[in-house]
Amino acid sequence: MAHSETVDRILDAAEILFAEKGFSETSLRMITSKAKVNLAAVNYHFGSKNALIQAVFSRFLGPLSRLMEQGLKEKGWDEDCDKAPTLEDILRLYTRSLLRIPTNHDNGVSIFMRLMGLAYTQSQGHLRRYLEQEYSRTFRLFMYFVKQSTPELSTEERFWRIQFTMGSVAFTMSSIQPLTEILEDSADAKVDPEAVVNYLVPYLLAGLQAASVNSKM
Amino acid sequence: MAHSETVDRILDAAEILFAEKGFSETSLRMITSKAKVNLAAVNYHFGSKNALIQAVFSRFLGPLSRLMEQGLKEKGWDEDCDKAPTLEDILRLYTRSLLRIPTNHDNGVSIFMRLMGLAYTQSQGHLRRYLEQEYSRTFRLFMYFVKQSTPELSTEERFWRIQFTMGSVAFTMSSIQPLTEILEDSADAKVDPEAVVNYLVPYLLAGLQAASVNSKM
DNA sequence: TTGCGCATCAAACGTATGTTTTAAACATTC
DNA sequence: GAATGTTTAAAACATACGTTTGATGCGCAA
Repeated sequence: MAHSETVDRILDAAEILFAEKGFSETSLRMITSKAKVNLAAVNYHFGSKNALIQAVFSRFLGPLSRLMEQGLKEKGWDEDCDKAPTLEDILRLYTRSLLRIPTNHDNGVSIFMRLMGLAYTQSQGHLRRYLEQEYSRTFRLFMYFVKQSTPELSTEERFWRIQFTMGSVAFTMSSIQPLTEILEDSADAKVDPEAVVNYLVPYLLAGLQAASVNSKM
Repeated sequence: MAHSETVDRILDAAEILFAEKGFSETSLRMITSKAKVNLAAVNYHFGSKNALIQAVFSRFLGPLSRLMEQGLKEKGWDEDCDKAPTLEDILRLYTRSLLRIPTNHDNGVSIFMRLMGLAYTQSQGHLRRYLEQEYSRTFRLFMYFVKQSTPELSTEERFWRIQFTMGSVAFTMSSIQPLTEILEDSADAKVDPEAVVNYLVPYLLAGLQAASVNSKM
């Protein structure tokens, strides 16, 4: 599948519709008619609908994982560096990378975040498997740093706190559009993901650093 | 739609399949064959698939909102009580109510939580509308108490923090089953929602009570 | 110009969906 | 025992889906 005008148009239309409606609720006919290409083009270029879903994610996640690893390298942070990053350092680095994903249109970032939320919640087995095997390295690095900076937590409690954290991010971002509309009480609300992230980081930080349940007694 | 054996069998099968696969991914034929009833029974008793989905939620949410409001009454907490509850009081009360929903089978609570997660993420417009109009009272009460106990937050920051909080809960609960399996690294892991909630409350509490972004400077 | 490979197109394929219909059995109540 | 409301059964409905096909057009190298 080489780079072509049609391929991009399909991906553009697909990512918007998937983010709006979900994967099962978006038909190939919706996608191709929005993209103004022939119905058969999807199966011709991608092979199947599932492969298209994966391609939509790859277009985001390739640059994103590169951004994250490059950020780590610039700071000189890795498994055995002399000056380990704080938890806030890590959260800032990862969220900032999120905000800098290159996209085609204005709402690109919130679309991507909504997609990630859907990927986790919607039980698309093939997607989950694909993401895990393709981007496990980046994720493991994050886990490693969290572990370094929260040594007082038990493995189990840390595990759950990381889940809570991912939950906040995934869920919030997946509904950032309707939520912003509720807040501003107007339909044409301009979403500013950066502002939300500024609220998000202190919240997550406090949660991750809260006194351990076990150490209480 | 009166109470009947068939109705319950349909609801039982539906809630399990919906939680497993999602709404769109579950067909009426899957449900009726699992419930061992005739295909036409769903449309006879409920009218439509969407109405069935709503009925599945009602069976949980009716008792739940009653549990919550009853808990508030027992403590004497309402809009103008003399001794206002702390944030921890509120979180404990609501999470404890969650854990006490009456269900038919062992995994009832985690099934319900998974369903709530799906309801929020999967963009089933009709469901969202139904839930908002049906259970807005209970939700507004929660919002009110959070506001009372976090007076230092701006309306906007409090709004987002509540979203983060709901995100942690919804997301974690919606994937509590696979997550527990990952943690225990065994397929027959016994899920204990109560333990997870014990980890969850301090995390949420710390996040909600974190120093405000604006007060920093 | 001829031939080849790729892209596009309309059309059809087979399957699955939610819903409706008809009929016959069953239970319960007055 | 007639009447009413439930349940089953089997079939068909119309529609939508993902996918495949075969013809057509296009650009480019031989």
